[in-house]
Amino acid sequence: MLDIRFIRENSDKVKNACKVKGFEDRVDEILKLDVRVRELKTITQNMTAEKNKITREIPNAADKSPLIAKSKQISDEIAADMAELAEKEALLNDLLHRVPQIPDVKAPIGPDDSANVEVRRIGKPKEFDFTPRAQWDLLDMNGWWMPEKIAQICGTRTYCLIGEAAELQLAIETYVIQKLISKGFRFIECPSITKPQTIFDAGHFMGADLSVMNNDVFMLTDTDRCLAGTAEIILNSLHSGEILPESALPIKYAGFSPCFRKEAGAAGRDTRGLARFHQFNKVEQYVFCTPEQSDEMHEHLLNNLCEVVEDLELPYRVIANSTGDMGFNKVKMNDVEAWVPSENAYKELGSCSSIGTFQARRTNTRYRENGTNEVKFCATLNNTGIAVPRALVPFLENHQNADGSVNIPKKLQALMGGRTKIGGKH
RNA sequence: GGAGACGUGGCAGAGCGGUCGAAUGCGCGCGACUCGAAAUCGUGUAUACGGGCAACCGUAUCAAGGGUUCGAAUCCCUUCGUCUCCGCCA
Repeated sequence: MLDIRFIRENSDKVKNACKVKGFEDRVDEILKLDVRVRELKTITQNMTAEKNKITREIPNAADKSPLIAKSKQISDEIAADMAELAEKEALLNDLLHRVPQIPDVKAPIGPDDSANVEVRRIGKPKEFDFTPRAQWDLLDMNGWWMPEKIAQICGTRTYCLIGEAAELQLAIETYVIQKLISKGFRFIECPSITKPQTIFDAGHFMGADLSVMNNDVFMLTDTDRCLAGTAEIILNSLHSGEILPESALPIKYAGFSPCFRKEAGAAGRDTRGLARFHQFNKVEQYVFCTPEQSDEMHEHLLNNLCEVVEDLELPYRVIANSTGDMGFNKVKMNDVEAWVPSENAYKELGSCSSIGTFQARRTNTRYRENGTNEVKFCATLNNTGIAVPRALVPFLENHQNADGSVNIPKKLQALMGGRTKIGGKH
């Protein structure tokens, strides 16, 4: 959420953010409510002050009863104002949770992903001297999965990897985790079961009513818990309510967890192969820093993902996502997409996002500034480290040989027991 | 799942209906002493919101929410969390 004072003083900027991000503009409503809420606060606080004064006189008063009566009278007088205040504050709070984050001035403006801009392209799509197979054919011919069987056992949008492919998935995860550790990230394995409020605090959903998440989040029946869609959600709340010393920033986490998504809005999409499941593993980069450090951290996180993709020897490109595509809570966002030969297209591998102080306001995560001792909200950022099995799609296809075997990039070979390729007829 | 104990400031720990935003100790900041440091002494040390140009004033917060009361850290209820024992179990 944004600071109400910021909204008061920059209503034009906020209105514009609603417009370019495609969210309903309720700023005027907010400003009107804000005025009334402050009026009511002033009135009720002054009355309460008077009441408190009388109350303090009671113990030493010779005749207590008139003071008690007066105190009761004041309570009755402010009751209506207090009720209105509570109601208006709840309303204001809900509306404030519907105001989107202000996008970066440099973000491409547009209604959806059609307005995204390619920032850079690294590597060239590989030329094959045979017709490259699609990921699912490679998985089939190597016996690396059993899609029909698993769908029967566990339902659609679940998967299993078998044999060398399963080893490969684990190796990639380990590789990325080790890489991030070497770059100063603290490795943390996150729970997948969490409370709805925790998910809400990550700021992907609007308003104060948690039920808006029901379409996207797996709720656990007869409990107050749900399944987290990403480690980001847990990491975001890791310092909630704390005031960190500025000297501790930036704090960098490499979170690993299984991720759970309903994918209700993606019915019929990506049903074949390894692209989209209800459950997948992800290594997540997450940073708490000062707002001043945020842009530098954004580049850092983005470069880490690019490095991973380069280590995996995949052709890729970096996208600047448009205002309409970046979502509710983001300042800026860069997708990293890898080349998928069978689709003749670049497909998303991960997403680097600057959130500004938006999440930190929801979790009340702050820091004390050096020198001034001022307490300020932290900025947060997140980026994918690697998401498997999705990353295996370009991996398998780009590294395939004519016999169906798959080459292992140099940097990964040690974690694959020194093998240079897997599968095929060998 | 059963039984019990408990949640107070950065930490430790008093308080158990008014004088408590909260003793005391530790930590930390500043100052004095010192060539410097340690020790010692003095002094300061939460956050949010509202009002004010400001100094400052007010309101709220002792896990969270609700209740009793003129008045709640203190009494009652609910929820969340922590610890101990038993049971069960990767």
